[in-house]
Amino acid sequence: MEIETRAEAFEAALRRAGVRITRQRAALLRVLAAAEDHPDATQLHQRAMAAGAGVSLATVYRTLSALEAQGMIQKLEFEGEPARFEPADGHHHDHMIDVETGEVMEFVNERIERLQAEIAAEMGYEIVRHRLELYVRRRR
Amino acid sequence: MEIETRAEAFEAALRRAGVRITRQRAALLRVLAAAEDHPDATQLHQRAMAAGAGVSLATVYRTLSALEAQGMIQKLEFEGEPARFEPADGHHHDHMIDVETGEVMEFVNERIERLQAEIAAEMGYEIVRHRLELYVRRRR
DNA sequence: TTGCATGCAAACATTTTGCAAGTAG
DNA sequence: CTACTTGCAAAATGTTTGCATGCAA
Repeated sequence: MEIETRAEAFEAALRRAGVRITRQRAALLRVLAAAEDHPDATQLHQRAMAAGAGVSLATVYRTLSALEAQGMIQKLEFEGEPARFEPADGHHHDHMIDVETGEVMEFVNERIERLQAEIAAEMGYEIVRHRLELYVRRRR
Repeated sequence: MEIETRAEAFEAALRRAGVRITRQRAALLRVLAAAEDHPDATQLHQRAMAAGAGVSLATVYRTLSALEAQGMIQKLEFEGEPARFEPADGHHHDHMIDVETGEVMEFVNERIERLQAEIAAEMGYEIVRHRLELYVRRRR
């Protein structure tokens, strides 16, 4: 049993799901797996191209949809920008966006999660998914 | 001192801000003030037209931008739909969306607000604005 | 070999904008 | 009067799709 890169894990998961691994998809998986930030479709396309993989933007979008459907990546839709994507690392988290620098940070808060569930429950609902974004500014 | 309708309050506020009250804007203010739901630009346009006011969709968008800039309305961007708008009633609230019916409900939770501020503060930030949406399903 | 995947360009949906004509103040 | 608004149509943006061709399994 060897160390598996995140890109390889992605591939294996896709194969298991019966999705074909094409040259383009493999390239995108590598780019996605390497992403430390939260790139949008155009950036992913550029990175794949820069890495020498010929991929069309249409395929980038189609691949992102497929990966999202498999639950392997998460689509983020922040205010006033194209959708961004991040590899789903399993544990849920929310986002904080520095409105001055555009930097995106992640955070988890169990109490907020619980409160949300309580609020929904009080009104007779259960949460399917939720979205919490804090648009912030560094304190002087 | 008389009872002032919400549309009239809107007009007065706009006038104070030095914004001209055109026939089109007055019509949109009335439509917005009367909205119990959370209509999008097209719906507002249709309602204004139905009310006999000739307004172009471009003007609807321009007016909505102006009203948002004045802080008189709030733009809501839920997942997978055009932006919706609601009159700003002064007190902040978040939204719960029934994924089955599309119904939008409002809620306020002081503890969640406080927790958000704490999280930001812990990381050295202060909150500029935030967005919290619960996508929910009715419990059987 | 065969059906899923791709590239391209065109279509799409929403929103924004340039410009000439209209109008509120 | 005159600067701000409008309507229209065109453009911009981000994303999706139809179709002929390509390729993974």
